[in-house]
Amino acid sequence: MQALNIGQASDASGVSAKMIRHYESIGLIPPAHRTDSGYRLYGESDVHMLQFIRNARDLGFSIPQIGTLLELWNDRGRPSAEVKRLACAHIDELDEKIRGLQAMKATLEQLASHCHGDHRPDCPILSGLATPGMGTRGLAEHTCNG
Amino acid sequence: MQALNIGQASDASGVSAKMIRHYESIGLIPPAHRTDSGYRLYGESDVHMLQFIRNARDLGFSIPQIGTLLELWNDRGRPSAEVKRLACAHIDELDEKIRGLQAMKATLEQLASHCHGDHRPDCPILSGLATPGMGTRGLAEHTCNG
DNA sequence: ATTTACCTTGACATGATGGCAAGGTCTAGA
DNA sequence: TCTAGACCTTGCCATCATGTCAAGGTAAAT
Repeated sequence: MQALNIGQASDASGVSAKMIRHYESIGLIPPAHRTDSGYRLYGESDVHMLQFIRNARDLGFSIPQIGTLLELWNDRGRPSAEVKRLACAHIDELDEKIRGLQAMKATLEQLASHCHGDHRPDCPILSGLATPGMGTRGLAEHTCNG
Repeated sequence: MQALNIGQASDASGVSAKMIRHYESIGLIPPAHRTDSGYRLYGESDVHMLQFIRNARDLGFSIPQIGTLLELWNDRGRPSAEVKRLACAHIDELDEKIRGLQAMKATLEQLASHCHGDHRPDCPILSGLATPGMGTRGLAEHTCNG
């Protein structure tokens, strides 16, 4: 029951077979054991590690960051502060991305709020896009959805 | 004064020379006129178009979307509603990305909030990452920054 | 004439992932 | 035992927007 091939490990972990091979090739995970015929074999702890990776990816960690997390995970004596620092740094990264997207959205909403959006060709959105430097400005209510 | 080479057009528009060539190669912009020796030449309206593209990129529009916007921009008779629809659809896309990132952030904050973050090795963040399915859940106050 | 700054094309890299192709393997059924 | 189908292997190409680097041609200033 505990020797899975790559497809089964993929199903069990939620990481595609393709990506499992990829992670192995870039050294994120150690080379899998093989059958005589070359098939990769995975045990319980391997699947556990793949789930870990899957979760970290879902939370937006990059591969290098996950590499560090895996090291920490495998290092039973590490101080938890180190992990927390990494997590908090990532939270800050996420926050920065969020703010960037929110700024984009706000600018676009401002443009949209000035566009009557009917059959007439006059359109402040296009005019705004044609205005030099209109990519990092603006704030207003919009008129798309509630 | 109105025939710029690619470097000048780049400076004037804020689009790198590399990307100007790229946009030409993928057909986003028409092929530039050339000097006898093969240098690309750009006029005022070309620079204007490049600025338009630059703004749209800054607002997170994809190249195909920008292609559509350029068509609309060049179509003096189009109804503004069409532009507005595109813009609003993009706002929705941005919103979805924002929500995704916020969900990641919330989960991570929850994990971090349970981690004492000191010298001890016990760490709920790593335990959480090792938990199957912990990539799309969670909500709590965090302990990183105010 | 030489230097310097710019242009040309083309190839390769990123990061994470998908797809395809050609070939080997395992398993179940006839 | 043979075979079909599902699965595995490796390896290459594609995405998306952008950067870098290289080899070579050109323009302008010294």
